[in-house]
Amino acid sequence: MNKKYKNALFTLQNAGLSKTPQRIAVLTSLLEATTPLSVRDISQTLAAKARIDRVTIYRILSLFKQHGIAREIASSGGTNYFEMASLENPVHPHFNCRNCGELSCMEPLTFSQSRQLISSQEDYSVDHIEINISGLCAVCRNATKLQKQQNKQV
Amino acid sequence: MNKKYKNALFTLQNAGLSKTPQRIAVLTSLLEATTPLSVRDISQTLAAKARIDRVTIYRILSLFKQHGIAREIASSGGTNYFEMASLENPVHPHFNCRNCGELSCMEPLTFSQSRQLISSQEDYSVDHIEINISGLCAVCRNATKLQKQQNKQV
DNA sequence: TAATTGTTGCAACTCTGTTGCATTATTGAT
DNA sequence: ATCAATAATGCAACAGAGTTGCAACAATTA
Ligand SMILES: [Mn+2]
Ligand SMILES: [Mn+2]
Ligand SMILES: [Zn+2]
Ligand SMILES: [Zn+2]
Repeated sequence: MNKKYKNALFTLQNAGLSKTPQRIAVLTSLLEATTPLSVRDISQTLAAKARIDRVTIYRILSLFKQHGIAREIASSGGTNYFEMASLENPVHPHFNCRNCGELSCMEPLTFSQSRQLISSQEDYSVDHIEINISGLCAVCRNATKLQKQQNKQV
Repeated sequence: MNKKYKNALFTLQNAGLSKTPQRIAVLTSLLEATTPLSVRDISQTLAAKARIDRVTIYRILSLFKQHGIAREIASSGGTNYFEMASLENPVHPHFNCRNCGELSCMEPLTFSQSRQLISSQEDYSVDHIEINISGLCAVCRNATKLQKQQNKQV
């Protein structure tokens, strides 16, 4: 509890972000979570302690993403989830249950390893595996390069 | 053109689905597409020929998914995309440009292979790689099993 | 033809996520 | 500690994706 709180304070300090109660609360939620959280999850978790507007949560998570503190996970349900991003918690696959909707973290294996692992466990039933890579496509990458060059010339 | 239309007819026939103009139109769109399409994409594409309600498109795509004809791809933008699913077009990674939003298909490689391929091409800039696996978690799998057993006993 | 069944279109709705703006809190200097 | 400058929050209103109920319509079958 208190340890997570201190961790939250340190993380904000380290990123040069102001330590508002809202940011500390959201960060503490992410640190305490065992699965990725949706904005709704965070909102409900924090509702007991303080009433933080969901817009604020969105803005805080967006900020955390920009600073590499948190990472966003898309789900086909339309809701996005967030989890802590760090060297100790590298990018990894997630398992999304079609029935209860739970999103859980998996070991950071490769695609084929994950598939093998999952099929070897009788308990799971895999419908679909998806790899999504995001970044800049060739066109946009070049456009950005050109812009930078032009800015230098001006 | 006509070839895609015939392919659409055959696919519906093969799945035992009635060949309505709306289903043929949506299926033809998917067959002609070079990238996964959103409901909005399909709606706009078909707007010239016929006015199909977006609810109908949702229902048709949901049906296609159930019959393994189409596959859904989640994107962090909140919009989901659809593409043909078949043995010739197996599950594969997708690249989502953060700038122009385009979603393009990648070769069906493993996670690590995709990462290597992408980093070896100067043009691309990768922000984030994500693997999402969906299906039934251990709890729901067991619950389903129990239900089936109980149904047999009744 | 008439009854049955399945499909579509429309309206209304829920939910996620975003934006503009006024209010309030944090920070850093005095 | 006080104050001004700046940053963050809350509120309201909004846009867009996706869903549901229901009536109208189309296809099938008797
Ligand atoms: Mn995770
Ligand atoms: Mn694809
Ligand atoms: Zn489950
Ligand atoms: Zn692009």
